[in-house]
Amino acid sequence: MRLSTKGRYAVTAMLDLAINGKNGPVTLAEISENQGISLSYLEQLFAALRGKDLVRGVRGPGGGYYLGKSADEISIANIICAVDEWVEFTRCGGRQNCSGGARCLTHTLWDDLSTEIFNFLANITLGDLVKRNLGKKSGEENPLSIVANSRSEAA
Amino acid sequence: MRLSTKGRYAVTAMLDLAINGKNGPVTLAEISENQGISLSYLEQLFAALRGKDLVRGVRGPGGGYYLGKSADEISIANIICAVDEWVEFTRCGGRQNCSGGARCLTHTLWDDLSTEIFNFLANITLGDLVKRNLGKKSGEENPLSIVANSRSEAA
DNA sequence: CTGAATACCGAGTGATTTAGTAGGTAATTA
DNA sequence: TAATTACCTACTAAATCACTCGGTATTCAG
Repeated sequence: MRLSTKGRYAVTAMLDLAINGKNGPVTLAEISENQGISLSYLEQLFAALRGKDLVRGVRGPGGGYYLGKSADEISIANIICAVDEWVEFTRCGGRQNCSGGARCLTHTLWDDLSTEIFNFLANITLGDLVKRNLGKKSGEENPLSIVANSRSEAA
Repeated sequence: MRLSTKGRYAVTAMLDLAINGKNGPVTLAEISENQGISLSYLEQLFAALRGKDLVRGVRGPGGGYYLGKSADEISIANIICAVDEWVEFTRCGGRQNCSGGARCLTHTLWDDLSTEIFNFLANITLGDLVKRNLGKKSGEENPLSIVANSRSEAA
């Protein structure tokens, strides 16, 4: 799992799409304008997102992008994995010559943690984020309850 | 928040230190050997960790590194933030000229999500990882319960 | 049919990051 | 005194980031 600025751009763009794509497709030019991301970079990101069926493009005037599925079916992990290759970290993958077992232990620990982080992000959907925040008053105190529910529901 | 391979190296090294540093300091040479990370790269990482008081170095023969505080007081977020600069993502920080409010909304959403991810990692300590897994039988099924408890306790 | 709008595609690029090498100095112990 | 270790700075090849440029394909409006 890798969470870089590239993943952020993708998540932000997808959020923009989820919010503004309710009625009709959204052009990359609009997202570029709204989010301050260069058009060509967006094209690269959306090529990856399209490959995972997270978005669907429509050409020609009046065209743009739709979400590939319901916002409730798209998790943050889906988005990040689409644009940020999943890197396998453990070196002793499979046939390991681990010195004394200590190496394998830490690798197991990291692996468990890594899985846990992934599951965490996999349980947050675009729909969660959009719904909770649109229904929130602007001065409200506790934005972090966004995820708490979807977590306990899905876990 | 940024979760790159650099952060993984740091977390893995800290796990090694937490496990092997129970009686006496651990040298970077040992960690390098155990985890397959180059010595000089470890030095760079530990310089950052030392700057945040997450580790404490002892020079001379028989020297090495100790954890800077109890493993229960060191969160994964602490480690990652020490080596992987916290990057501020929102472009319209403070004085924003957001077009139509849509931009600010997505930025707020991302910001909330980002904070949530951070809190998640801030609630997992080195001690959690080590304790739960050392007490685990090797063939056990559910490694992901590691975090569930520490989360509900700390939240 | 023509032209514009839009997605789609690939090559290239400077800046940054990654992960590492090299070559030291400072402190401590045997 | 010599070995061991942390500590420090500079450098580097490779990868990644975020972006530019110059296209092609498809579709709609006139």
